[in-house]
Amino acid sequence: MPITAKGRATRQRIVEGAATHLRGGEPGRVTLDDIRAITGTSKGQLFHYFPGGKDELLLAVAVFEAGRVLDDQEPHLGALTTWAAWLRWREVLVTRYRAQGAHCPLGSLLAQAGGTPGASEVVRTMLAQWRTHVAAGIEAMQAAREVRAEVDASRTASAFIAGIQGGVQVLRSTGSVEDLEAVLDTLIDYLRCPESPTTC
Amino acid sequence: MPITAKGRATRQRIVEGAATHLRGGEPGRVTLDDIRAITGTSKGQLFHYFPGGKDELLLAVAVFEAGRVLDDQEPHLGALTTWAAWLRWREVLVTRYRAQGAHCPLGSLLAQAGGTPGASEVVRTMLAQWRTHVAAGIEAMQAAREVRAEVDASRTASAFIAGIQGGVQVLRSTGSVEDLEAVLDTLIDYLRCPESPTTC
DNA sequence: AATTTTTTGGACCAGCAAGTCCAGAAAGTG
DNA sequence: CACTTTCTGGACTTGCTGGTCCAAAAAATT
Repeated sequence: MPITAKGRATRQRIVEGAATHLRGGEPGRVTLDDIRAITGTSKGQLFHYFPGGKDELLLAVAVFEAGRVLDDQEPHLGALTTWAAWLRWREVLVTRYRAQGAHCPLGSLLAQAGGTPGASEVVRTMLAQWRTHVAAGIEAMQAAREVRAEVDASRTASAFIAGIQGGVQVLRSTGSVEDLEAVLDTLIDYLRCPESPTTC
Repeated sequence: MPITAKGRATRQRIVEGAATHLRGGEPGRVTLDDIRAITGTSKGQLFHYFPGGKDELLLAVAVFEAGRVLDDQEPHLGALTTWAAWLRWREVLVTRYRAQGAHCPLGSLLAQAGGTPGASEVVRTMLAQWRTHVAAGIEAMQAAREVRAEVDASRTASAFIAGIQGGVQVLRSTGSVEDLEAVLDTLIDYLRCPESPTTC
């Protein structure tokens, strides 16, 4: 059962249209009819390309969005080797979420597809990749003697990921990027601190 | 139109029952029928006490839960005056969320009532109170010369709040409290750092 | 051109969940 | 004890939404 080029294009159109809609709209409820209207398709097509129904469709959107999040930062994430690069990365994140406003693409996804088994799996792997990149950046800075060696790169990377997630979530409630900025700046400051904390 | 004691009790029962259910169940969809069954009430009562329907009911639950979150930590939050107190607070948070598992009470609420105008308002005020408490703790430590004076208490408090939120959200996806622990430890370490970071 | 396969459109169905309504029980009040 | 008001139960309505089905259009294949 080969899929023609036209078919592939339609499928793509559905995924991207649904993603855009999910990103911009009320996270609460997105109906198949919405998606149908936006993407200019019919019920038949929706179920033709996603026999698993809504769950399968949302999962595909989640995969698509997860890729987008990482791709967006890839240029910066891959080269966190100087303080300037870290600050640039910080700026990109803040700017992006400021523009995007109160809607974390994955947050919306997780809100609706959180129940399905695959969705959280997607989020999990994305977070893991993200953390790996940040950890590599910290290690690079340690190799350059810009960050003290006692810092646990992996754990601190986890802190960054959690901080970003939380900052974005606060943004969703308050509409302000202040918290995101605060947590990023604080963590970067932590890396820059020349001495280890006194043990208690 | 006075409300009798019995009426007040029923209303309370509805809110608490709904809260418990929301905390434990699938965050996705909670129906009025679920709530009705759990609290042993009827449709008539639900709409008698919450004329605004589901939205009003969920809002009441959100207020209730927000209060619970703060009350739970009040003993610790109110006295962050020694490192030992900070570590105890950290422990309480981690333990609580570990036990509670993958369900942030407010996360679930926000997922369903996120659209309604009042819900995010509730979350916003709760986060603000929370931040105020943490900021007061940081200032107390600064007064005791345990934290260097250059630290911006308010901003760092924001970082804590964002970090906790993010840690919990990661917990919801991955089921692991590691990230929450990492971000709390890192931020506490930051406070303990005896020297300011080198300016770039 | 004939035929097979994929793609598309939309009518239709079934179930569920929010919300309405009203009658009767319980509880205050004079 | 009469009377008013609040409280409770549950049947019923209404609208929406995911999902099914099938026939026709469009491609691909021979």
